[in-house]
Amino acid sequence: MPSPLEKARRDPDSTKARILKKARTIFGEYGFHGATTRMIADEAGIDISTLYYHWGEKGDLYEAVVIDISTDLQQKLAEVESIVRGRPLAERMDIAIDCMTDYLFEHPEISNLVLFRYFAKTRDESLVDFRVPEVVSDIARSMGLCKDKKRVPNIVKMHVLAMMNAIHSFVSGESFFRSMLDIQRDEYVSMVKETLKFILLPAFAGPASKKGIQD
Amino acid sequence: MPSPLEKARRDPDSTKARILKKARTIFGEYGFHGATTRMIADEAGIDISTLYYHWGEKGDLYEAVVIDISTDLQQKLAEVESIVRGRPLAERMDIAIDCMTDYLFEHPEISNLVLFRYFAKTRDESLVDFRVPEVVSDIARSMGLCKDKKRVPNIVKMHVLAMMNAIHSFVSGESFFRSMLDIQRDEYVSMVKETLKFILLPAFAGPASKKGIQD
DNA sequence: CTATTTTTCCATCAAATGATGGAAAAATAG
DNA sequence: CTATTTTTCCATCATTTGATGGAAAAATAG
Repeated sequence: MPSPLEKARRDPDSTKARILKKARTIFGEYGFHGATTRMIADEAGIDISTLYYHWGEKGDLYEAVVIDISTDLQQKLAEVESIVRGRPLAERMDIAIDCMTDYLFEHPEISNLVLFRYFAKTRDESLVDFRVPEVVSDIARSMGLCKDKKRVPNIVKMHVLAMMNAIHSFVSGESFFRSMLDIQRDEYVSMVKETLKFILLPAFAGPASKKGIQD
Repeated sequence: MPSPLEKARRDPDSTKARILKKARTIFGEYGFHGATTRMIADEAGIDISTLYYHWGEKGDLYEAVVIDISTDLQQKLAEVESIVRGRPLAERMDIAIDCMTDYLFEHPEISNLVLFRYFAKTRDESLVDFRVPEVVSDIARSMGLCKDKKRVPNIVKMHVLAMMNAIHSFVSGESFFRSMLDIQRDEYVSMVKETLKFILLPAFAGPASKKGIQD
């Protein structure tokens, strides 16, 4: 039998799916403790008990949200990989930065929730797996930073984490940073891309870098 | 008359200061909503009403914490600047990365709280200033990325934000990332430094960079 | 030592929040 | 159409959590 999450992903117009969608943004904005089930129910335009009927307790809903965004992220990464496959490294990174930045700015709750899970403790610690290790290895391989997905050296994992953190930080910090820079959203987005390339391309695809596979 | 925060900073052994110290770590770990006044009071070994006696309502304590870490951070930056002043850019960055990384790993609640303020909404929005703009401009000038502290171009601010985010992310994400890499703390710290230099030095101090002042 | 002020804690409150039972309503099956 | 299942909502509960009053204790002043 399908899990509640599978049902919701299968039928995006269902009430279940609508609750999940709102839960993503509310949990993303306020974190686990900052978000209340009432806020989510209100946003979804339903009674709070309907939320509990569909998703069980708050922690279960949160878990579903985490798995949901994790799945989306993996799908997007696979999509990007199929686009950049075969191209030279500098081009791969250039395209990947553009794609992932656009995607995450369209779904900022993904970056928010990823960062929340990295950094914030939860009073009741029920750790969802989150599949970060796989994601990191996937990126390492598709960016051609290592030969074998199975054996990614730690330093390469760190490089991938640095890239991911850089994007997530700029996406999640948008309101804070933009008010500081006093610019519009689209200008901010293109400035983020520019900055990411300024920082990342010289290190990974610049003239002094190894420009390819290492393990 | 001195504010509660000034009193606490003046007398680090006082109960007031002890509460503030615990509040830093608890707010840093759990965020504003995840932290409870009872958790902080318990950690400080005092009754909850003593906490309220010294600091007033929860939001006021949080505000004090934010200003406290912001002050510490500015002091540390000034200290680092005095160390690197006059040296060539690559050396400046190398030393600054080492110093700031060590410092923030000693006080990870600073990185945690900075990121929380960047990313997380608070149900009651009482924004503390946080002095990020000044900090960014200070760093831009002390790293020699611009001539005039007063007129820092937006793209330079973005570069500084990218650097700061990179360090804070690795510090705050320690437990998550370290369990992924399966390494000890000291190895993680040195790997963070290595990675930061790998990413940042080519962009800012590499052969292709402008190696100096721009405005 | 005595009076005053400051500090601490116990008991308690009010509001917010997670959660549920059960009736009504809507959808589905036959 | 009727019976059954699924879904929704109202009312309500128990716990957590922010917050306070007031008495006791400790520190300070005179």
